[in-house]
Amino acid sequence: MNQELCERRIIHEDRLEKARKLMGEFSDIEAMSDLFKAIGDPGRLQILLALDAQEMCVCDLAALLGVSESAASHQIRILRTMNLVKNRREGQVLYYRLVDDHVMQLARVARDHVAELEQGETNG
Amino acid sequence: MNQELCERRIIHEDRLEKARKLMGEFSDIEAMSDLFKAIGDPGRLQILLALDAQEMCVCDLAALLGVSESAASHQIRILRTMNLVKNRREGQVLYYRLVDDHVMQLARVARDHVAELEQGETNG
DNA sequence: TTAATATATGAGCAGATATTCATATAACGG
DNA sequence: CCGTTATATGAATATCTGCTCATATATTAA
Repeated sequence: MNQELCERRIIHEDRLEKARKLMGEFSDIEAMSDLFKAIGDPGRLQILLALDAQEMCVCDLAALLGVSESAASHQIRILRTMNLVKNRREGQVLYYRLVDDHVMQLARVARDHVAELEQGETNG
Repeated sequence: MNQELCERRIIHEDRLEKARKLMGEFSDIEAMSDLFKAIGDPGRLQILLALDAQEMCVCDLAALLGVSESAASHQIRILRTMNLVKNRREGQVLYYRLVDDHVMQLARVARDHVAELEQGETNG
């Protein structure tokens, strides 16, 4: 399973060490990539962007995405697990909202990146 | 297949409209979620973080991740497709580096989010 | 209590994704 | 030219993910 890999011909041992040291600064890479993975779905991203404006219930979000309420609920569960959204109960209705501003910070950077790429393709 | 969805009992029509309008501000949600999906893999994220410090070749990156060079190359191709990395050839070696600072901006926000969660779990 | 509403969740299936393996390309040395 | 090195890539397989469907839970109403 673990074949000989590339260790027989590492070209830049010094760069490897430097990279490994820098990994220390971002210690929990698994958690970080899990966060990105959670946002890395158009439906879930749309949910998050919608919740930035106002709190919404599962049914509203399902209608917004054009999917079943069960599907929406499953997606929301992932966002809840990743601590991106929390809810407030009012009678039978659960209102969801963003936990903090981090998601929107990420969204704005992503929007800028995408926008720059599209501009580059148009001009270049 | 497309069941009646939730349209028969939308609770907050006004919120739906408001959310739909806000979607306009983030027009290319597909492209944005594709970007997050690309970063949403521990191997690819590690590659990107490593490349922030210095340019590296495929072999170095494969050694860093502990995977085959073919696997690393496939991962890098995704990053290249998403315009996150570019390369420079020096003889037979291709040196990869980040296209811009957007990825690191995203990484820092993600790191903060994860750190706050872990602190909350420790204290709370 | 029973019924209805709003949401959550587990199982199972379909589609997406990552890795391996084999092969292709590109640059260099002889 | 041929052989070697570094990387890319297509196909096949194994794993993961998202959806649907059925069912469970929680709240309210009667």
